[in-house]
Amino acid sequence: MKDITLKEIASKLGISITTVSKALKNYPDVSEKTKKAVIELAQKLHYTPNSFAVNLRTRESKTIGLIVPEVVHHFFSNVINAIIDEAEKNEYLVIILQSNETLALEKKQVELLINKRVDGILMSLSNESNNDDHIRAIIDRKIPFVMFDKISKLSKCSKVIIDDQKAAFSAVQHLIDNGCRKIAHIRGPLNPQNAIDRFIGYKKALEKNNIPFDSKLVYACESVTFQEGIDFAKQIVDEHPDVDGVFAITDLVAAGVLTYFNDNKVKVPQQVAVIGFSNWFISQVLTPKLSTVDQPSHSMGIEAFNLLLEEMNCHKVGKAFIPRTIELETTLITRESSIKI
Amino acid sequence: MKDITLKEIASKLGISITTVSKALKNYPDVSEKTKKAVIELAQKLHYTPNSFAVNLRTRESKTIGLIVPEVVHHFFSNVINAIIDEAEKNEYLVIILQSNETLALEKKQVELLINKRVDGILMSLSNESNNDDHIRAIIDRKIPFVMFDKISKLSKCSKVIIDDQKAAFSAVQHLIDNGCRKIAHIRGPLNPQNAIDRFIGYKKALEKNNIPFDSKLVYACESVTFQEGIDFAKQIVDEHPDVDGVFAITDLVAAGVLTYFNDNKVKVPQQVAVIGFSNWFISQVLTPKLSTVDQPSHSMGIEAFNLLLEEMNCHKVGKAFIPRTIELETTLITRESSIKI
DNA sequence: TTGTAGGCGTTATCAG
DNA sequence: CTGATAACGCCTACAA
Repeated sequence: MKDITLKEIASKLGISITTVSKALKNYPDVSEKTKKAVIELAQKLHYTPNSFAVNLRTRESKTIGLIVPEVVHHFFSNVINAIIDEAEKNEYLVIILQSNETLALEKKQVELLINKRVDGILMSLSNESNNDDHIRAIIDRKIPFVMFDKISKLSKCSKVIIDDQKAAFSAVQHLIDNGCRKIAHIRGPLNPQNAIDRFIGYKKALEKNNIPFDSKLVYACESVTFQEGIDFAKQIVDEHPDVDGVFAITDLVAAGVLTYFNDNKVKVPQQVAVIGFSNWFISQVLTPKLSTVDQPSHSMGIEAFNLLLEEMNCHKVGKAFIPRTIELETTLITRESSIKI
Repeated sequence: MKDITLKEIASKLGISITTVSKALKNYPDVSEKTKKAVIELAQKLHYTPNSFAVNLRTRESKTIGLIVPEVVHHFFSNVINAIIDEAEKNEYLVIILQSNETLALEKKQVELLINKRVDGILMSLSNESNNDDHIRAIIDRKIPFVMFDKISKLSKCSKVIIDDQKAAFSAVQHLIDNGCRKIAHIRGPLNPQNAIDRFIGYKKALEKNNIPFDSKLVYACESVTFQEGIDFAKQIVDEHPDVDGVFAITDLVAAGVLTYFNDNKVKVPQQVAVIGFSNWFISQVLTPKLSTVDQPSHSMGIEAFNLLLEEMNCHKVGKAFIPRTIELETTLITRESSIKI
């Protein structure tokens, strides 16, 4: 079953390609009769315009690219979910790629998307990335572009973020309010902005409460995994048996911490209170249920897509677009793992 | 910064478009000198072929479509992960869509992908779908097509599956081996093949062990959610306090069951043993750790893509392709939630 | 060794 | 109201 083209419809009806095209696009200057005949035949033959040809002429593909560090990740899969649905509502399709947290892959993927000539790009940076040349390449080429969650402050593009400092501050303040005085922080890698900001939030909360900062109580993940949570929990217990609170960069790591504590009879929250970040699904099924900070993944996806859409629409008509940054609210969620009293 | 075309390079060098094209494709019949000049200028200008034009000529887009019921789902996100990576290795990009378990959306999305003229389609059916006309449309149009996990037996296409009956049988047999005699089953919806097969596996295991089947012990999920696990656990306890084992269609539901049991002092596994299905990440962090059946999501994605690739390659050269079904092995994983002895 | 011509399928312009 | 023509950018058979 070969593809139907305008040409075929035209020849079957003995009219010109032009007229067929106009009839299908409901141009006013086609007789009702012709229009009807064309539409009927087109339906009968299941005609659909060849998108390759349409792309070539219109110079747009109604497709966007999305690069995330990982797909198997509660937060990102929720963002993806929102983006796909929002894009579909607006008649865009989404090509998804994952950088696996490496700069090399991310660069390659940006190139793939640029060469593919997607209409726009959404992206959350890998742990190794900053305002590197692949990012600047997107911006220089004026390809509509929005970063979300893991962003680089220096890039001149739209962004959708949360206030990581404030959110981390509230998490640590909560531990302090529950009597913690010696709080360890399992932070993310040194490069990503959000790991830096959460760390700063942690420090600020200590400072505000006159608790001396001790760099020995800060442990840095390399890959932010469950296993690292387990390993650092052990280190914390071994090196600082008097730690009474742990703030982990994300719930997955906190889950590792809880697992180690449970398996080794460290009482949570009585002996050590634990709080995570992001409000992953697992946080509510852990024992004890994990306190955390809710990060609005779904609205982040929606906002990011809509910012991109706005920019794509400007781009199409050659209008200038001024990048914006949208900051979304987070919510402290207190559960069993941190309530000592 | 507008796009560079062959035409521009040609005019800057004062030669023909054809020669530029040939030079870039390293044709033998271009002088070394010209070739060098062309390649240098192309690099300097960051020339990349316009993929819209290439698509139109070659009639392929190096893009495939992937439809899953849900993206926020441990099993599917693992499959997606594998497919994206495998596709990228083979220079294909992946457009992802989610049916949200509805037939209507799935139909629309199939249409979108067909109109987009993707080179192939990978799909896991929604709970409402069978060998419906949208599926037949794909096959009739000879679009390379592979179904995985949630398939329809009647469709004439390649498939990648597990033996759900056998896997479910082994899970229930395991419960029986651990002393369970009154085993409830929280099954999936009535339509999907895998829910049916797991149910059959459950029945067969009972039969094999001379345990009478009681339809009142079977509860059917509508949407296969965590909350349904909680709700059915309550029902089970209320209606059949002597149930001593529960086999849930998937770990997410089993997590709900454990949560309800934990919150209501039902001892697992002593009073009721619980086993799930799929080996989600959560299964290892639940308390007690959840027994389950490992379903090879990653290799399922890889196999599915490679089957599709094979079919796409045949399709390209007009060679016939005979659909195949690949069945992957599952593994029983026993953890705390089911070991009574 | 280089270039001309035609076509992939669609759409916009302009003339009839 | 209809249609011829050109163009989007690339590729390839064929001619020079």
